[in-house]
Amino acid sequence: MRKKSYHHTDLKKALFLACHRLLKRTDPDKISLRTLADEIGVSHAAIYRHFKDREALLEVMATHGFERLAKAQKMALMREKTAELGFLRAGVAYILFAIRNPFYYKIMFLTKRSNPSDELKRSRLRSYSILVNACRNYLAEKGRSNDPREYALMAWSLVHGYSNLYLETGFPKSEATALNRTPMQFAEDILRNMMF
Amino acid sequence: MRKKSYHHTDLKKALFLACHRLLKRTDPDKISLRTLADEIGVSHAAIYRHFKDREALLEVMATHGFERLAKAQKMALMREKTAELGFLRAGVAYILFAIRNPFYYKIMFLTKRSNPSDELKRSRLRSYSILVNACRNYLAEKGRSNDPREYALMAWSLVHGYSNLYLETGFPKSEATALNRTPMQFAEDILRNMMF
DNA sequence: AAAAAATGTTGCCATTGGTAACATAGGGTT
DNA sequence: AACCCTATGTTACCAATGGCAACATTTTTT
Repeated sequence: MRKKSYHHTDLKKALFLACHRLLKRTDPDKISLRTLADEIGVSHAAIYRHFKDREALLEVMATHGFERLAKAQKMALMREKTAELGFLRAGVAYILFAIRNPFYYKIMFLTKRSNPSDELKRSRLRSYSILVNACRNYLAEKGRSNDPREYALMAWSLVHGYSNLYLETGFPKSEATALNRTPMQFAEDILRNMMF
Repeated sequence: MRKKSYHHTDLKKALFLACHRLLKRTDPDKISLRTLADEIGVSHAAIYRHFKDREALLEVMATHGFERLAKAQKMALMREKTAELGFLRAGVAYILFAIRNPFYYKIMFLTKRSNPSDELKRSRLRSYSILVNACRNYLAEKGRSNDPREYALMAWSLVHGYSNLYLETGFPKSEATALNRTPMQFAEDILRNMMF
């Protein structure tokens, strides 16, 4: 249509989408507001009408990342009959999300470490709650009396660590192939090993 | 003395030390070659006589970080009599190192993800070997037949994930206090929970 | 002592995040 | 319809940064 009107209809959303697209193949550190603006065909300063600064934009993306992750985990949980299997599949889904969306994943855990926005904190907490709940159900199903919050943090540490090691060092990948397994099979084995 | 000679005696080491000092309180992303050069009282371009670029300097720091970590783990291992306790203490030492040296830790796992130098790869591998060995001993002591490499990667994932979650989200801290424990006690509980 | 290599310095450039001043469009209010 | 006000974009600029090139000064080799 080539509106070419002075005012973009919904620049905020356009920025979000452009950033979303870029995050599929670009490290967040390498995404500049300038290239982002160019991508849309708008001046770089226009961005500041919609986001306070670079961090604010990245935070929105991080929040969206947590929502996507939560959705993936919910799907995995619901697909299975038993709490045990659901818990396992959710863990696998977590790692899968990280591996498939490395730059999203990076942005989710590396932005605004010092003072994150309330929105981001909420989305993080929602994601965590899903996990704690899954743990509670799993532990109940097994008749265990472990504290679900402690168990949840253990499970989260495990999958988060595996994901990070995979993205940062590549060890999980090389070790898995050395043991004739795919990284995801390997991850599943490790998760099973942790479970009762 | 104020030599004030044109040539610094050992600028490379001075840069290393200055960076080391800065890493105690500064995020690596925020360390600029300029401020680093100022700190020493040398022009910013001089750095390039000793390091190819910024990344090269950070890689050296990362390598040193892995050496320090490896040393801490070795100490923890040796201090204990049984392989089981040694393994546990080494895990705790890992987390302690991460929490006490957040910026070093960050630099160790976030530099040159794509193509790290051989030196860095070696130091990473050395650190990993210590862990695999500790696992082997622990598993032997327990009479278990688990693959030590798989077990090592599980343990590493756990402590790495806990460390990262601590530094990135603060959840381990808040959950620990919610359960009336210190983050390190909490970490130990989780580690014990994972072990046989 | 002369040549060569090593190491520092100054000056420059492109990129980037960010701000300010100005321009234009769109939505009420009259 | 004419008006103003505000939201939204634009251009022009700034300071900081990583990096390079050309030049300066030592130190080492021959």
